[in-house]
Amino acid sequence: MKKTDKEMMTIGTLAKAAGVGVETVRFYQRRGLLEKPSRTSGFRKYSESDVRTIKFVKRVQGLGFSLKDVQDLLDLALCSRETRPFIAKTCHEKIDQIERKIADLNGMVGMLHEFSLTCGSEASNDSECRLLDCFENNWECCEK
Amino acid sequence: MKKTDKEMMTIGTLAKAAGVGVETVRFYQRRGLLEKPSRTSGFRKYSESDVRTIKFVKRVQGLGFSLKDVQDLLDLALCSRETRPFIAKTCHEKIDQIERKIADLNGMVGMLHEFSLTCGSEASNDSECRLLDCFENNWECCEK
DNA sequence: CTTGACTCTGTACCTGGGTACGGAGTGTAT
DNA sequence: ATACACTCCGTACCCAGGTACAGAGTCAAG
Repeated sequence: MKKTDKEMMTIGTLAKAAGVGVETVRFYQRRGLLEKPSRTSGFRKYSESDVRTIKFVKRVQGLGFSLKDVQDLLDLALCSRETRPFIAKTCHEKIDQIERKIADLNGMVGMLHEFSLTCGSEASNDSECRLLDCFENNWECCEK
Repeated sequence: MKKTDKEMMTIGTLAKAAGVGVETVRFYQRRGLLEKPSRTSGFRKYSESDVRTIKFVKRVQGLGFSLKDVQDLLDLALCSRETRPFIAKTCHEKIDQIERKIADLNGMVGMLHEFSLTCGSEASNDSECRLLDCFENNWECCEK
């Protein structure tokens, strides 16, 4: 059930398609983010799905997750009857984690809005609404 | 207009209050995240506001921002009549940046939800709803 | 006025996430 | 069959963000 060779690409082609360097691909393989590719005569052979994997890694990483976190997510894809309970658990943990982050980021946006309305307007004086004097109470800034 | 000495603390006390190591405080000073403290006889003297600054740094950093980003935010606090236009600009840039991030994170949560509903249920078979086969179109997973 | 905990500066080291390099093998176009 | 681009592996290096000494000075309690 393997792909035909014409659908396979070499490491350089993969790297270009995914927008990373060749060395990064090899690095991801060492880290186990990319499974060991088949080889013809010593050269690694990749398919489209490897492009998607790398793009996924880069995107999730860009959201502030570590390669370890990304690996957890990739492992979720190994879905089978036995691993399901574990997967469901991991999945919900990740969701909670992300939702906390979103809430925090929303708080930050709110604070920045407040800040730009007060400090950013001529109505304010210099000592008013300092970013730091108010962030602790869940970003509730400038005491409304 | 300085704080009285009794309100000041030494570097170890500050570190403990902020939940970081002493070396980290000195590191933040080198990086300019913490302004140079006053000294009595060679020892750094800190106030409560330094505790807040460090907690702020740690919190924002925990949301996936670099120390450079944090510094940008801290610089916003230097609000004065001349810097206001620049500050407003930076502020709105940061807001945009964060809102894009939030949107992306929301997409991810959606995908994970979908994923746990399909793969996580008995109704699915093993090849269905692979995390990677669908994230590209703005996390629109499992083609509904 | 000594002892023990704390601080000083400077430099060296660590982890995560890559990036670059050297020297050798391969694949293909002419 | 030779040139040139590409690949192999291993190792070394890079930057960010700390963390850990070493050797000297300081403060405060007893």
